[in-house]
Amino acid sequence: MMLDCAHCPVRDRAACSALEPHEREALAENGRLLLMNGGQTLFRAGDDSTRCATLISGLLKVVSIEADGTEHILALIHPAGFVGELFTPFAEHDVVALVPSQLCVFGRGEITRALHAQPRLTEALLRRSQADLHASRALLALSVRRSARQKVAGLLLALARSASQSPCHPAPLLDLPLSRADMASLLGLTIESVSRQISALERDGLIRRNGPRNVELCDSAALEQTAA
Amino acid sequence: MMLDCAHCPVRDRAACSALEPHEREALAENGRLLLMNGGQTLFRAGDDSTRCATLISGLLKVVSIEADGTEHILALIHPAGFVGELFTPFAEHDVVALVPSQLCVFGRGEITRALHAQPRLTEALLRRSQADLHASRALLALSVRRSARQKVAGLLLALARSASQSPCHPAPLLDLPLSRADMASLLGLTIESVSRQISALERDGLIRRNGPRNVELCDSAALEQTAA
DNA sequence: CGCTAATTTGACGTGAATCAAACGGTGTGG
DNA sequence: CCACACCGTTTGATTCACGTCAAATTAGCG
Repeated sequence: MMLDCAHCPVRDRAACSALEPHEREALAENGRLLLMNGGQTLFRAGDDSTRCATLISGLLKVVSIEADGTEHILALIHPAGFVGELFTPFAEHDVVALVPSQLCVFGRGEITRALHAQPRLTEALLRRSQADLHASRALLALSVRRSARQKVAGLLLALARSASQSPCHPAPLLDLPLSRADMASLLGLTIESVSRQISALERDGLIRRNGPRNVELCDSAALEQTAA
Repeated sequence: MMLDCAHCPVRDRAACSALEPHEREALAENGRLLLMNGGQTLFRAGDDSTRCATLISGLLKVVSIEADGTEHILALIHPAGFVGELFTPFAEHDVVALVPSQLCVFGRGEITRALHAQPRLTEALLRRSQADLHASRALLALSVRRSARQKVAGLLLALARSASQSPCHPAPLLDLPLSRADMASLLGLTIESVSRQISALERDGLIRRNGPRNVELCDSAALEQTAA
């Protein structure tokens, strides 16, 4: 499907925003719009890496599957995020849509060509890569040596912040894009532990649930404190 | 102190290796050699980020200090690695030398100028950043939902591999560059747990110790299996 | 040789995993 | 329209690995 950069919701945050309009149009000639349903797989670990993509809307997860078959979520990719290997020949991890998502897909060759033609694009991808690195380290800090309570509170806040328009204040009402299993795999807990902590947070009045996927943050200050 | 790129041990792996010799010389004019002792701090979180550096020899840690004062090691920086913020105004984390180290230090302005003058340098830093991202995700996979035994075995193997010349085969004999406290902070364990696991690995014949910092890998195959 | 800090070892408690069962929505077929 | 099966979620009982607290041992260094 054709791309329409003019109406793209991430046109001034994604990597391609670094390009001049005519350069962006030229790149867009070679890109395609991809629509995915939640649960669909974009890349599979080990596939030869022939495509890259910018996420326009929705949410992706980067998943590592261990030798024993268990899944670990290594990262969430939010709109304006970039996925795909630029330098290694094979995909390192699975990438799966968590909710219905729109992506802007390019062939690896197109990107490589554009990188050499447009140094500003390289710099923009370097910016994104550094941001991904910070996010990965933040997840590391969230996942290691914190109690289950802290992890779940921290995740709810992070999801509420990314659901909100202003990235600082968390949205007060929130549809969780992750199943309990996904939350558990992201935080390094079991499904049962996640469920118990959510129940406990509700019992203590910090949140309220309308159905398992919808959460209301009653006391986000107390949540912040719990997550710390 | 002056730089001597011709004899630099990382001259063909560090980011500056992407430059033509005369470009590299030009950059080297503005760089300085910095010698650090183990324990010395290069950057402190919150400092305004005025410098960047390539590690020539030694080992650095990237440390996050939590609200409660506890330390988490978020990354190890090996020779040829690059540290310093390129885009954010302040340092995100502390960076500390674990062992005596040599660095090649540049002012932030120098680097920014070089990035714009030399697109190949930007691409090289993008490569490094992606490598750091993979390393961070690998640490995440190592740190989350693995037993203390698996974490310690995995760390010993990783250290043995980076001590070895060939990055695949671990060195059979190894001086640990990390204290027990550093290992614990990297793996999200306590000092006591790390110590117990090392003792257990020795009891089971997988390793042998000559002093607390020197380890011999007796059965690296079994170690691999333990780490998996 | 003695001091100090790092490491090791031991005893004990606790928080999350495990095992197991009940509950609740959702879609299907009767 | 209701009965039923299925999947995700919740709740409960029990276990166990790791954290905590405390003490002994060793290493490094003046």
